[in-house]
Amino acid sequence: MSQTDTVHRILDAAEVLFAERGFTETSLRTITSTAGVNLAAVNYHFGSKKELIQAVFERFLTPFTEILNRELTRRGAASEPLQLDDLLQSLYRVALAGLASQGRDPKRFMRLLGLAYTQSQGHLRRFIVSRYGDSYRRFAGQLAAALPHVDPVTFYWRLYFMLGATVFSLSSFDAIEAILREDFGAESSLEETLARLAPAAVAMLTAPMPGVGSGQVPGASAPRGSTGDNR
Amino acid sequence: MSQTDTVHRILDAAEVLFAERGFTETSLRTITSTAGVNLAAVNYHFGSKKELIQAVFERFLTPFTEILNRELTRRGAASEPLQLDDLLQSLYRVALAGLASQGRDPKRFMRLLGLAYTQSQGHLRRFIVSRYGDSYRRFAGQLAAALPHVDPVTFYWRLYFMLGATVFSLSSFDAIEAILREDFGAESSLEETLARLAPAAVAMLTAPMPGVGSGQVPGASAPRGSTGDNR
DNA sequence: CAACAATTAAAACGCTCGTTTTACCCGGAG
DNA sequence: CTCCGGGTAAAACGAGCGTTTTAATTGTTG
Repeated sequence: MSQTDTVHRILDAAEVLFAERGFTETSLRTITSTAGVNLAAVNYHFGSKKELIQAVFERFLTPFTEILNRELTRRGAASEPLQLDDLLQSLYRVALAGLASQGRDPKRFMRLLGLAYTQSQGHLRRFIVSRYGDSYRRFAGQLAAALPHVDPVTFYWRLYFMLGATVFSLSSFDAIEAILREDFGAESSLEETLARLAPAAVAMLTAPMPGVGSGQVPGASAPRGSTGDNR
Repeated sequence: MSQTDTVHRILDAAEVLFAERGFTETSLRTITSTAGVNLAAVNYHFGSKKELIQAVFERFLTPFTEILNRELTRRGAASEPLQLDDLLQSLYRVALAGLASQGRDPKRFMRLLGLAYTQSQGHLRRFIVSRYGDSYRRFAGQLAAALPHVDPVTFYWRLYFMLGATVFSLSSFDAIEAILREDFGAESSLEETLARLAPAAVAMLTAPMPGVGSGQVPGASAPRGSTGDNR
């Protein structure tokens, strides 16, 4: 009861339905009837559908970036020997487990993130960039600092490759998992998949440089105290 | 004029608009007015909006898979020493250049492919799988054969990582390129990006295995007569 | 030229959408 | 008790959607 209840019910229903069908394909009527509240409640509490979409993302992204920032700070202070593989995997795990511990499904989060990229909702992109752009840049900067021998342009392209691999595969996790289970009878947990994804991402970030003869300096791509030699 | 003209004008307009805004966000009225044809022409020539969407993809995917199949056959017959990096990059280049030579913008194609994955158009997914599933499986099989030491489940996850990196980054090519140009003043062509993407994908496919101690056998990931030693 | 089928044009239909309006409920302050 | 304001409920609004129907216009063929 009370205000909070209606707001939460709407957010919960919207989160699930958006992740399943996308934004434009999910009507406010479907959301409110799923949530068991009146149609007008969305406009009353959130103002508009756009603002509801943003609220759904805010509920995911705010704790996510907080956890991420905390972890980055912790690692920065410890100044441990850079182990890119371990760094990435623990980031994945900490951030997603943090979400899960607050009752937010990490797979659904990734699915929504994938939608945010591809469903050209201009307002959503602007909202996310303005609100969480700093966290993103901090993460990217820290990663770049761990790869000093990769030139900036190559690094950023690889960062996008990595984001693509992550968002794409995790946002379709259930579908991919179902296929693999049918074909090989092997079940994959999200944790397992992250354990596969992290070394793959590292390998991509530290791959030998493209272009004519200018391969990177041998040994430079594997940071001292190296993670995996991606031979 | 004549039938073909109207059909082509509709396809051209739909292709551009779908790539820009997505499927549900693009109305038939926008398409037909952009194409300069009557609204009813879509239903007359294509039957429905769904079938128009499929027709747009067919015009891309049929030549694309034909070129891909031809290239796979050629390489299979030549039985050259497996050079994964070279294989992938030439596949990328041949397939996309082949499209370009037929007047179909490769970037737009990638953008549409990205949309097909994320905009849950059930009919479209079914259409693509039933029509082009064989080509996809052939490509995946050939790639898997080149990586005998990677267990099947890991291979397929990495294949999805690779597809994610490819589709995601190429479908947002213009946006990413604009950012990098602003930040570093460096222009990136599609060709250049493919030259960056191929080695990154290979590094991901051949990365050391996850899990406890069971890294792959050293040297095994780099096929004999190897491409670049991705040290 | 006449007749016919294919195509285009214009208008309307029925439906769903996001949003707004209006009325109603109900708990706490004066 | 009265009043009042935050919240809910129900209904309606106007716009846009995909599709269909009905007419007009072509172009081709006998």
